Formats: sequence, C-alpha cells, structure tokens
Amino acid sequence: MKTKRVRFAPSPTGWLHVGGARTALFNWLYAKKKEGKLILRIEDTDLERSSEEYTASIKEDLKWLGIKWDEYYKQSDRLEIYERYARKLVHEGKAYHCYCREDELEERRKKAIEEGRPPIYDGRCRNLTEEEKKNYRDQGREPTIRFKLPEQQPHAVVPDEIKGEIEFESLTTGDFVILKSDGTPSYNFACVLDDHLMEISFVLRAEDHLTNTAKQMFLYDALGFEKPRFGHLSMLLGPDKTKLSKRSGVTSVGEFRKDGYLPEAMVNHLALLGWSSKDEQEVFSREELIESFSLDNIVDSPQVFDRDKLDWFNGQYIKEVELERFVELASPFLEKSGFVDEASLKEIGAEGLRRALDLVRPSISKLSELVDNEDMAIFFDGVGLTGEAEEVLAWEDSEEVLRAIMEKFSETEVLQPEDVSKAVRDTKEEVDTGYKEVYKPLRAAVTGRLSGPEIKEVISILGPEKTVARINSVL
RNA sequence: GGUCCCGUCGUCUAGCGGCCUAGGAUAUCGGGUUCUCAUCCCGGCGACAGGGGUUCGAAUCCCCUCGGGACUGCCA
Repeated sequence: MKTKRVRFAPSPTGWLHVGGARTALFNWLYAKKKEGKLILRIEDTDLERSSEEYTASIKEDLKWLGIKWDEYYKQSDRLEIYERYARKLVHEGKAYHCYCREDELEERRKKAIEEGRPPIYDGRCRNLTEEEKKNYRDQGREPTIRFKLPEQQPHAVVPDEIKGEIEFESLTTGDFVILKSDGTPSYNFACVLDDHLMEISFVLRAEDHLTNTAKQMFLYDALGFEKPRFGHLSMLLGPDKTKLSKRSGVTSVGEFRKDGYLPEAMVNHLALLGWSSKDEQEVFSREELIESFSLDNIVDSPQVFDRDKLDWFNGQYIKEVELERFVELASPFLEKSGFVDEASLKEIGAEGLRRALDLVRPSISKLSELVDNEDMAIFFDGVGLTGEAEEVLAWEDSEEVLRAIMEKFSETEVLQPEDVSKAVRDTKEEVDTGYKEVYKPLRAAVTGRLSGPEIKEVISILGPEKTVARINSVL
C-alpha cells in the first residue's frame, strides 16, 4: 500500500490559533495512525500579509504541541512552478489573461449586488482580440490569469469522506484568478498544484474550504491530475458561536502556552473537539490518541472551544506530570512572583521547593496561577496575618497551645510530617483540648491564614527553625 | 441575496429504528473525606430546535419551517 501523505498548510498571516492547531493535530494523528507522512506547507503567496515572524511562530507552536512534520515547503520558494502551470493552461486555452483592474472589478461587484445579481466575474476578458490586449498593455495594466470554467456550469461534486458526497448546484464564482498580477498564484491554484506535486493522498482541512474544494475539482480536471481524497472538519467556534478570530478572546496557541497550559492538555482537549473515542475515555496520552484515532468518529457539527474543559484537562496533567518536569515548568512562573527571589529560593532549597510545588499543584489548573499564589507564598517570608487568623490566635487556649507545640519543635533539627502530627497529638493531650484548637492556631501562626495545604507538610518543609520563629513572632 | 454545511444537557459528546423513563465528561449545585482550602469520592439539576410524515415502534429515516455557521476577493 502506498504511503499516506497529508499536509497542514497554514498561511503565515497571524499566529497559530486553536482552530488551525486542531486541523494540524488531526492531520498528524491521521499520519501517525496510518504510518504516513505529514507535510508542513507554508502558504505565503500573499506577499503583503505574510511574514517570517509568523512562519517562525507557527513552527514553534507546532513543535510545542508535539506535532512534528516530515517535510517542509514554502510556497514563496515555488513561484516559478505555479507560473509555469498557469502559462501552460493559457496555452491550452484553459485559462486567459484578464486585464480588469481591481477597482473596476469592485465597482461591478457592488453594482451586481445592488441589482440583485450574483457578484460573479462576467468573463469579459475571455475573448479579447490581440488589439484589445495590446491596448490594455499599453495602458500599463498588469494582467491576472483567470481559469476558464466550463461554459455550461456543471455542478461540482465533492466526495467528502467525513460529511459524505456534497453536491453543488452551482459554483458561486465565475472564472477565478489563478495567477495574480504580481505573478503569485492564488490560493486555489497553488493548493491544487502543491497537493498534486507533493503527492498528498488525503486533504483534511476545515470546512471553510468546502467551496474552495468544489472549485478545485475543475482545476484537477483541467490539469489532468488525479484527485486526492478529501475530508472537511467542522469549524471551531468561539463562545459567541462565530468563527474563531483574533477578536473572539485569546485563541492563539502561543497565548495558552504563556498562560501555563501544558501541551498534552491542549492536544487532549483539541483532539476531543470534533472527535471522540468509541468508549467514554476522556484523558488520552498521545499514543492512545494515535491508537484510537479514526475518521469514522469525527463529528459533523461545529464545536465551541470551551476554556473550562481545557482548564480541567490541564489540571489533570498538572497533577500527573512527573514532579521534575513540573518544577521545570513552574519555575518561570515562580520567578515572576513578588515573593520569590534568589535569596528566598536558596533558603527553601531545591528539595524544599520540589516538595512545596508538589503540595500546591492540586490547587491550580494552569501554571500562571503560580504567580503570586497564596499557597506558595507561605513558604517564603513576609506573610501577614489575616483577620480570621488573628481571631483564632485570640482564642483562649491558643497561646498555651502554641507555646507547648513550639517547645516540641525546638527540640529537633528535622521535622517529618508525622513528627508534626505527633506533636499536635501530644499538645492536645497536654493542654486538654481538641484537635481544632491545636491545628487552627498552629496554621494561623505559621501561615498567617486559615486555609492552605496540609499544615504538617508545610511545617515539615519549612523546618523547625523557621516554624518556631514564626510562632514566636505572633506570641 | 446566492451556494453549501450543521442542529442531543450551558459546553464537548454517546446514540447510527426497539437495549433511551436518552449514557458519559465538563461547568454548576449539594453531601462525604480534611484542622482548613484544593484534590478525591458520592449525589442532584440539566438536552433530542419545531411541525409534519414513514413505521407496530423514531433522537435515529424522509419533507418543510426555524435557528446557527461558512463561503461568495488579484486573502488563505
């Protein structure tokens, strides 16, 4: 069986957003599942809007997601190819030069809409005489090349493997431009040529290309190319149910990365947007996704990108990742906090930081929550007392409790969590009071607050010296 | 306006004629665990867009209506 080849073909006119990322992911999953190849093709034929910066950031984001491509192309490197094929079509009488200027076209389009006619190119340059052409050229007009659609517009049929065969009663276009006046190809033309030349076997792209695919059918026929298979993914929508755009909130992959989402969470969430496994599994490793991925389970209807679910996934991964990696992921965010500096980091020590982060991670759903995180702050100095904490410290037995337990802590160099539990137990006996009456003042004194991670762990990490100092400071 | 796609809990989805008084996840609410918060566990609320058919039987098939979306460029 021939190697399956799919592609992801973004245009570098903006950052990679979640919709594009999902398309890339599905292509990647398909390639992996079929042991095929993924081709990354940068569609930068719009010289005005494309930029190197975006190209670089798209590649970076894909790498971050773990989507690796096997081959890489840039359409701006291939301009001669498109031009050559365009000329070939002109020679064969399947395309022609059009000398209409953009403003003229725009004018006619507007008029057509006003008059209730479809805004379709009227084909007026189809049969220009040599003299007319010369006239236009003398006027300094740079022609475009338009593709000649069959006279009697046959209806296009797109054999979509996700939605089923789609029939178009009519194309909503006239002869369309395949080579722009600046010599660059238009999207549909470059796309068809490249998909063929790069031997793409399956074109899996988003649904906003459906009408493009219909147009492309004619191009394949005119060029004498065999058609690949096609599949159209439903759209990813913003919360307002319209197409994702820069306007519909933060949707660029890079932003999510900066906000402290893990790539595996992003991948997991994206994979479940428009696809589902046969069973009711939700959390998938990459390998599991590849294993269970199938075109059959792809959904037709569009889906809203839901931040809440992503947060949940991210929380799951934050709890599960190896501690070493979590520490690494966390450090840039910690560095941004007000309470961490080199000195305080040294004081808590690498092991202390590890334990503190491990203790705090169930409470966050994204790494950015680590910045100025209250649960994290308690491991560093400069924690003030909340009003509630002061109230607890004012309890009748509080002072006695604290003095008693402080004494126990003073006697050791190291405090294991179970040592703290024992000290609490003994103190409770001594003072003849309840657990709450010991735990609460202890927490209040040590952390300045009434809520937070397990206090015996906190004290264990802090160590006896600091703990005692803190208790002392409130007495 | 035209063409095309889509329509199950707020959101992601299971369902492909009887297993559905519609299942799961998330969100939300309540309970439990805990010194507390988070986690975790248990439970509740919550949907077949509407109307016609077809059929013994429809969320599932057909038609219409309504609703949402995309495209309609010398952008991709």
